[in-house]
Amino acid sequence: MNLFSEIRSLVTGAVAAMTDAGELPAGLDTAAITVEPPRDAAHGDMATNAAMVLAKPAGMPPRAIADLLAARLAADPRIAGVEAAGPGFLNIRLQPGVWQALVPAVLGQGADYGRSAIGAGSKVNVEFVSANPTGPMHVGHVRGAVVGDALARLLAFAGWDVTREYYINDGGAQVDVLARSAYERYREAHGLEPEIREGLYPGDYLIPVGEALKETYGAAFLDKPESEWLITFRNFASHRMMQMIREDLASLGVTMDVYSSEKALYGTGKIEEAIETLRGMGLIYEGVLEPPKGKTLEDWEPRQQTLFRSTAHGDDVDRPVQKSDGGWTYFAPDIAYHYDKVQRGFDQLIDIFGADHGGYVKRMKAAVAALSGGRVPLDIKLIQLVKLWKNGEPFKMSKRAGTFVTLRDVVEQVGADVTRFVMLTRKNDAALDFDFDKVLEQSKDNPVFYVQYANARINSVLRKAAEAEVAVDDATLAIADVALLDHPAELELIRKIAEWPRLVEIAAKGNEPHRVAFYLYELASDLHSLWNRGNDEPSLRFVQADIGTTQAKIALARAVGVVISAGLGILGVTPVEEMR
RNA sequence: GCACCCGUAGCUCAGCUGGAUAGAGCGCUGCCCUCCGAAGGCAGAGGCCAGGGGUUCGAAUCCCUUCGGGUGCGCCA
Repeated sequence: MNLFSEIRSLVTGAVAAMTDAGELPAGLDTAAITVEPPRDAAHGDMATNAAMVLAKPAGMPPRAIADLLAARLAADPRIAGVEAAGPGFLNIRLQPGVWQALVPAVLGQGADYGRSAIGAGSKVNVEFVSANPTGPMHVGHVRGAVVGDALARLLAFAGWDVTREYYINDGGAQVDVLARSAYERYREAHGLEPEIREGLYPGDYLIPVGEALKETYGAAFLDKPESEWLITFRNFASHRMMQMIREDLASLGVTMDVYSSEKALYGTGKIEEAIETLRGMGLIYEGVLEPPKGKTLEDWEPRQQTLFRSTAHGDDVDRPVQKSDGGWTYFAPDIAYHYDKVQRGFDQLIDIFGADHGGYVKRMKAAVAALSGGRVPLDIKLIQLVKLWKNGEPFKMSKRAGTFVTLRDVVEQVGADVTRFVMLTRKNDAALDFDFDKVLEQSKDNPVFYVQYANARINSVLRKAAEAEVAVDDATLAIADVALLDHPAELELIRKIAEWPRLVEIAAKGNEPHRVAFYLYELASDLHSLWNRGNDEPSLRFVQADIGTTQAKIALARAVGVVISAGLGILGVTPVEEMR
């Protein structure tokens, strides 16, 4: 039920009929034809660029095509009027009944209204968070977690087969640091003085890990050389950290489908296989990199390394995959991991990275392009910083000062719903201000509140009607006489509802969940506007003396509520029934 | 030095992948509560879309370039 795509079909159908009738040459490409809501309401309900798009390939002036097309469109019973305007736009007005019929259609589809099939069941993997398993999640991770999860929900709603995945960076040196840090806490649990040297993780969250180690291994590793306990402690501690991270994510409402381990790639031949595959393509070679110009690197010396020819796929320089000691660089397991995702049959990969990893994008895309033979697109979303504010002042985080804000802190202070919504009020590549006070403010400039308030008002009016003994269940509302919804303000609200399926498709195609949040704000605004017009024009109030009229108006309100719930669902936010 | 992201109203930001006279919130000015929730709504002022070229029927959007801000740049992930 997407009115815009329905009318677009009408337009392309009319173009085909014109071709058959010899009014247009055969073989025209209609892909670029759009049907959109016009920016200016004076331009009707919908506008199409068909005549302008076809003018050049058809070798005809746009206005000539527009006039012919207008005549054909006007014959459709859904169309109230068509006129050519501007450089060749066709402005289309629909019969009010077409708009009104949308209300029962929305109520009939309920939560499925707006669901799309454009994903066509295509398999997409969304990798996000992927924080090192060395400590609790902090605010820096929250935005990536929310954006990734909302994107996954959005894509699923638009017809993709979505897998949410977390890549555990448990293969590098930082998990050894974790193990040594945990060892000190283990000693502490035995009553010894811990030596938290520079470079170890000082956080209190390792104290219970130390105690758990004592419980499990007793005193067996006290005063033993590192070589005897490192692997054991590393596994134990990183496992515990991942448990904590899963709980953190769960408190935000985020659940992963797959956790992949970097460590698990070692020793299985996976890395070797990926590199050999690239070598078979002639993309691996031994060479020496030039030092970066304009940047002074002390102790730079030319070094023979094993390099990936990423420049063959758009990168700026080739990248090393092996260290001079023969070990893999961090890039090598990442290549293997993405190769694994390709081999698991995904049609599309999405990575959510912090903006500080921007320099990594080209090489990763190059690797995926090479290993998938160009078949699997990789989209990398960079998440910009979140700036924290408190009491109108920037809130600076410091590990040492103990003002380190964890995901838990945020969720406990403002709640998961508010956190999630606010994190989606900017596009991913723009920095975002998060003010602990403002996000809880109950006012119009707080979009979370504003949208929830709209939903609460809808529920309020439903309760009101029910108290007046008016049946307002969806089945009854769906057969209300919607022809009574003939006021321009009501039709305008319906038009906004009609945009929802279109918005879902646009947002999903661009991997841009923030669009949903902005749309919801606009929809809420339109509802508030209509609501308040009831102050001056009593005939616009939702509850009327006449039951039939009341049901028609409440059907409209309810349809808005359906869309708000669906939209909030994509954001992972629970709609509220009532403001307190 | 190179690469990527960003530059839109006084401030914070949208702008439907190239469409018509560029939008919203805050702030400012003026209105609206015997009225379903005023925790709101309506109206007004405010713009060289950083600057300059180009592509075409048409550019905030695509390309080139300059300026300004951020991020990153070989054995750390």
